[in-house]
Amino acid sequence: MEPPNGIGSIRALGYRLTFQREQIYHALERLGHATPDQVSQVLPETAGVSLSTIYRVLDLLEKIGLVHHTHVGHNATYHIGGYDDHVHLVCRDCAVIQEADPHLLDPAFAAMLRDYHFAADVRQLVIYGRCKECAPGDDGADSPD
Amino acid sequence: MEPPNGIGSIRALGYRLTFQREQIYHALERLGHATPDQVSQVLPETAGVSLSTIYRVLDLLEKIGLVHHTHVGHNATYHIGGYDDHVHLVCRDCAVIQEADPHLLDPAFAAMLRDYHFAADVRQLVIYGRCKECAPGDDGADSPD
DNA sequence: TCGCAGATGGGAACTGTTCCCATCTTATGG
DNA sequence: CCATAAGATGGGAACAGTTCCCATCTGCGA
Repeated sequence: MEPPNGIGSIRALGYRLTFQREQIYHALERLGHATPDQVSQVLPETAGVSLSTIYRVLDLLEKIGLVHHTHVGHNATYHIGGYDDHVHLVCRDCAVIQEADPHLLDPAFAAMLRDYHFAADVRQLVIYGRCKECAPGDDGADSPD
Repeated sequence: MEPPNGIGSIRALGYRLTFQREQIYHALERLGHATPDQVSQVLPETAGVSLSTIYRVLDLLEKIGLVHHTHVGHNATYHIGGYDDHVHLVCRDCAVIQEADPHLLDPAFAAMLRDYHFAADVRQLVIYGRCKECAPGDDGADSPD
């Protein structure tokens, strides 16, 4: 659905291709998942992209479908791609974000539509829990927070 | 697991039962789901509970398991009870929060544990989507955002 | 009733995000 | 190749939600 040039397609949509927009897009590509602040931090001095611009550009990129964002805890977290939907699994211990196949939730979402008439949107979904590395042994100890 | 007196059990845990703690707890009981700010707004003048205290008390109540919170968009949203787990269904149009049976997700969560070794925590789960009232007709029109 | 550990009020400080506007840049037409 | 105008950026002010600090106050055990 996206041309392989990613950010390049911005021109076809009537937006200008600026240095900053490229930098931000590519930074996000490298990071995978990142908050606006994290994007800011990985941009080299030479880029000199202001935070305002990062917010503005990420917003624009989302509007045109090149990126998506979800709220992880207190922060907006962006990632490339609006097409390859995935669920975010956020480890509450190490904060690492994994991506999971959204189809795992199809039955649950179907049940929600049936039982509650609620049309869930998988693209916004963030699931908190504990990843493999942070899990206690298989003795299933539970120590919430 | 909870004595029926709710906030009363705070004494047994070594915390003082203050006027403010009662007010906050009961406000949350009435509201169902509420942000600290919403709690503040429903407390009568006579209560005069400062926002600092509301944050502090909600935090305490969560620590001792009387309430739970999740992040809905940009806001921390609290609700009574750590025992009757439920999933939050947040309508992105009208912002109403429904509660759904968490067992709907058991199969999906089991699959996540199996496929990703990720132990999901249903108590933190917030699902965005569109509720019955805000849904377009059954022609399934999709207008994201 | 007294005393003190613990709780509160309220305002300062902090963080993430949005807004504003003067300045600068991209893309177009000459 | 340059001028131009619409569009984009920088940076700081403004905002909202939340945390922190400390002087003052209060619940509750002695």
